[in-house]
Amino acid sequence: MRKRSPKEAGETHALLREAGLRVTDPRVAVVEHLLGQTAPVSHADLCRSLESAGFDRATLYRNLMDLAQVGIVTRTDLGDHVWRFEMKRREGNHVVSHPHFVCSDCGTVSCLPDVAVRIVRGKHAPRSLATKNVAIQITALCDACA
Amino acid sequence: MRKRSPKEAGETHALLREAGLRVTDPRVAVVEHLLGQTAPVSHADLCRSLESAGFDRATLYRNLMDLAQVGIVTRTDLGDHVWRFEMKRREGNHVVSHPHFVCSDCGTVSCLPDVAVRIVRGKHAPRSLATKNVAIQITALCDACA
DNA sequence: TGCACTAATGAGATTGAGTTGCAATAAGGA
DNA sequence: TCCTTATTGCAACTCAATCTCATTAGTGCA
Ligand SMILES: [Mn+2]
Ligand SMILES: [Mn+2]
Ligand SMILES: [Zn+2]
Ligand SMILES: [Zn+2]
Repeated sequence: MRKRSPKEAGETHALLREAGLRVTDPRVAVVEHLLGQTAPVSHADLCRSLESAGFDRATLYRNLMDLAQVGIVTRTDLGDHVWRFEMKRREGNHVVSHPHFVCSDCGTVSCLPDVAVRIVRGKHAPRSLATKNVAIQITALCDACA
Repeated sequence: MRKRSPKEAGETHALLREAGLRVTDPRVAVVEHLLGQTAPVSHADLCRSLESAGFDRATLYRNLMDLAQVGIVTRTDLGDHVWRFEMKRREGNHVVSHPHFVCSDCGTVSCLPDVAVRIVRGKHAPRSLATKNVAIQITALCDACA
């Protein structure tokens, strides 16, 4: 695992405390790991990545759920029946989101931070689609499988 | 269950035979049920709907999988960790698809046949996003929960 | 700095949707 | 009508997700 700077450690500490969560070794490890990822990770992924630290899988599971509960991470199923977790990123004080992509053939998951989606609503579409609070999930063939 | 016309029965029969599947009571019931739905249904939904017919849940399960296998239905997870099945609809001889919607609060699932999605690709987006073979899944608040 | 309170942990047990094995049945072709 | 084998019904199994509970340890406060 990447060594973290004192500044980063302080930020993680503050993040957890502000959410009302205690600062424990497993919890810090989970947050720091998620911060280092560029795609959402599953509980199984996380257990594998932090294996050497010796945390219990139930502990990692509950930390993911707790972090999702307080809104620090998202918990989503990208269409392949696997729960995946990802840090919510902020710009200033509002959360920025991006579409997610899953290859319908090989199953590869990736974030699409540079893809914009314009939704053209029809008569019967939910009104909320006009807002920004919309999560987009795209399934298609990746370049390797196309 | 809705009574089916002789014509509809004949169409279901042909659909199955052309796919290389035998025409059995449970299988016909599954197809006819799916044809009558306006939103994708889960295996549990289907078992409940066809309860009075007394089919075994493994039989219904395998029929859903078989129908997905031969391309008569789709099998997708709309973001809530539930597999759902839906007839593929055709216009002429090509399949038409539509985005799907799940309310992030109440979990309601619905089809958005009248919503168009324009994907604006950035530098690192998969090339396949330029094609039509893309499944779109949207999560937001429904009108009732907003 | 020590104490009390309770959140969090670790190990194990439990749940249930999803899936499979197998013998009996029945659809479809000859 | 008979043969082949896809399909069914039922029970059993799998494994990720979830929970139980005794123990540990983070925090607020004296
Ligand atoms: Mn992402
Ligand atoms: Mn649909
Ligand atoms: Zn792929
Ligand atoms: Zn809703």
